[in-house]
Amino acid sequence: MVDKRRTRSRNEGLIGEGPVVYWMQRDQRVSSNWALLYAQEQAIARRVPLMVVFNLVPHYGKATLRQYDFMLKGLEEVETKLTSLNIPFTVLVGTPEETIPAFVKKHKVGEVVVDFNPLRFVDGWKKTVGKSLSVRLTEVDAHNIVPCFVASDKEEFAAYTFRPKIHRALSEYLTKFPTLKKHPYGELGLTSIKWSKCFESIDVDESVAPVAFVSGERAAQAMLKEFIKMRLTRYHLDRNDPTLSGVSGLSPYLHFGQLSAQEVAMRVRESDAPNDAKDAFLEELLVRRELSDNFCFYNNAYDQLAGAHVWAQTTLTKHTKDKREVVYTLEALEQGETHDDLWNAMQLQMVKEGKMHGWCRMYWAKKILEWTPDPQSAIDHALYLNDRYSLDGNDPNGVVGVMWSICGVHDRAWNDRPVFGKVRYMNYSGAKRKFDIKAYIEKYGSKSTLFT
DNA sequence: ATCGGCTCGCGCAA
DNA sequence: TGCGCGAAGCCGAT
Repeated sequence: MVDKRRTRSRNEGLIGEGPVVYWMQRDQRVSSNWALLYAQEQAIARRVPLMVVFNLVPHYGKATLRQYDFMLKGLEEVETKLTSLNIPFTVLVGTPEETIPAFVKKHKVGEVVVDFNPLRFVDGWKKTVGKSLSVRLTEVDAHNIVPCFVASDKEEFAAYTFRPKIHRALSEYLTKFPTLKKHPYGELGLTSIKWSKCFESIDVDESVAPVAFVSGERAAQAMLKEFIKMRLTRYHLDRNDPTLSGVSGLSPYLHFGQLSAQEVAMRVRESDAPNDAKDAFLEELLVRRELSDNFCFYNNAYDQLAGAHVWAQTTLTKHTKDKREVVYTLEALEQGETHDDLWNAMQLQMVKEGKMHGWCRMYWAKKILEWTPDPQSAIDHALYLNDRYSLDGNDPNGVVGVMWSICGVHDRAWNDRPVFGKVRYMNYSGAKRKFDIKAYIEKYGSKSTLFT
């Protein structure tokens, strides 16, 4: 049985007699998916068919062809897996406000199940769709281990206020996933998805090319296996050195929901890596990751200076008039054309590979604050670049990373200094102390393979 | 190389 | 009401 506390109703609709539909959004996987499992459980209890739909919007946040390509390739695998389980899968092209109610009407659907995402434009779809449906819209948090709306009932001040809540709830939610069954009711329609038509329907910037990073549930499982075998043992020692391969590499898979965070947590816990390594990784996977959803869920101004702690807003506003030593345009930043060779290398790595090392994300964003006319422009620029080029862009994790770096979200005050005020400062010599920046710049600092 | 101070406010203990 | 402590740091003193 799926724990009812993972679910909440998003409208006043009533459960009807017809099929159950899972409106897949953020959790684009067949295995270990509480929303899909819940939908099947409801369908079997009512002896009705189960269907899965994905609504493909022509543009999503600031995503480019790079992210769409990764996503659609993952969804092809979803189609194959669902088909073998007698669960029809459909991609609806258009806006969900129109497509979902029409689909529900056409198929006389009795209940719509949807996964959870705190980003405001996604939540807006659910509000509108929920209102126009006469049947129930049930939301299941399939992304977080402890459901976001259960973990805390307010915006958390920092990781230390959130951590005990997560750890206390963990044993109740870290439960084994039931197996998705071959669905016993209904028959598959014969129309398979025309994926080339899906690609044609999107309207995004195609100049940001797809990257050589294999998409899908199978690739995600392989990466998880490799991480646990090769890198987890030294995770606590190597993760903050961008010249080493110390990080998990799971972020794109977690972002698109091709991998379940809960499954990752359980596999890491049962591995025989040292406890220090496991603790360091689980801190990031459980506490920081889920804290990002908490921030975006409870803070309406999650991408604005107004969303920061009051002390941070005060100090940054006070320092907005400070003279910047150098100011770069968004274009100069995007091209990696600053005076800072380390920063340029980080930017170019993201442009080329679609990813940026965790430690670099902080340094990178803080420099944008230093080099832009005001904090809100810095937030906008950092999110623009991250959401365009990173495979895991357009995600609460990226939002909080930028907000932590630029306006001290979940952080505390430090020494007062120009431009930054009391927001934690980072600089080039700090990076030098920490890792071999020369090796890093040699590896990523060249523009030779760019824009060819 | 190592250490303390910087600075804010939450949340628990008393 | 007091007090400990926090996501990755910096800087100057020793």
